[in-house]
Amino acid sequence: MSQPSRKSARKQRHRLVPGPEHAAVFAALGDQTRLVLLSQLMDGEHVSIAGLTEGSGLTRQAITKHLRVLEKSRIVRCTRRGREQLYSLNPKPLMELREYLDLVSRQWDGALMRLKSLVEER
Amino acid sequence: MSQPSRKSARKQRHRLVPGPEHAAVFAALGDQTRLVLLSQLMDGEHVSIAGLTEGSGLTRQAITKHLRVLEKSRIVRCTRRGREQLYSLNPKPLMELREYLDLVSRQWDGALMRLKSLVEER
DNA sequence: TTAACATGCAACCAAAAGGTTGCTTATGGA
DNA sequence: TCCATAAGCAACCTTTTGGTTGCATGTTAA
Repeated sequence: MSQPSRKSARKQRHRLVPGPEHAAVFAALGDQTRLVLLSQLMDGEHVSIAGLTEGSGLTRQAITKHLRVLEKSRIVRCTRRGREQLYSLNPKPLMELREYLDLVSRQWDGALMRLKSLVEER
Repeated sequence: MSQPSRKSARKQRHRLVPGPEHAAVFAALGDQTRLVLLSQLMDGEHVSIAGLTEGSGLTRQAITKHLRVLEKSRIVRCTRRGREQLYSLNPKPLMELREYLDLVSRQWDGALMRLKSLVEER
């Protein structure tokens, strides 16, 4: 009864929709400098731009741009205190990303059973 | 005894080193088109380039380029069968990525306790 | 009030990314 | 054998990205 043609079946099944927001967050994390910034923020609570620039070997403006990228995908927030701009982390987006990866993994648990023959590692 | 100067303390503590490979994988996932490709591969086992191109609205060559990006960061593998090139997923890199995000989360569980006052969501 | 500090803004630049077109090569099937 | 199909390669184009320099602005602290 109404069996979909084999050709389009692949596209039909409960596909997990990635969504551009996911891509945006991934992209924001897809840069070594920004990952380092995150790791700095991770144990630094609220840090100023100048503070983040310090050991980077880059210009303050470069760091600023990177921070803006992180800010645009909500990974990072900032509040102003006096003359300085303090940045801190926002867990939400990365949490969601991890959820996405979990979904992928789950999807794979199934797929991997099916493959198995060719997988052979690496 | 030997208390490190407050200034450098932030950089000292067990910082989780991101590493360029992480950035590379994140970057590879930082594109809507490629995420869609992945989702296609997720339920399609082994799919040819032409097959992946089909509903994309892009050129075969564009898709090829994207696949090469995914291939370079090991997210995807391909084997040749006759005249077609069959692509399939490689779970490893994404697994590692999830581990990384888990690390981050754990790191945060600590950091969040410390923040708490400003967090207020969003 | 003034000098030093923390940022913001804009212009500019080189390299990388995302796509396209056109042409060649290799395979499989009728 | 010959044609249609699957893919590779190269050149080219436009936009984005990662970075810089120079100058203007707001804040502190002396």
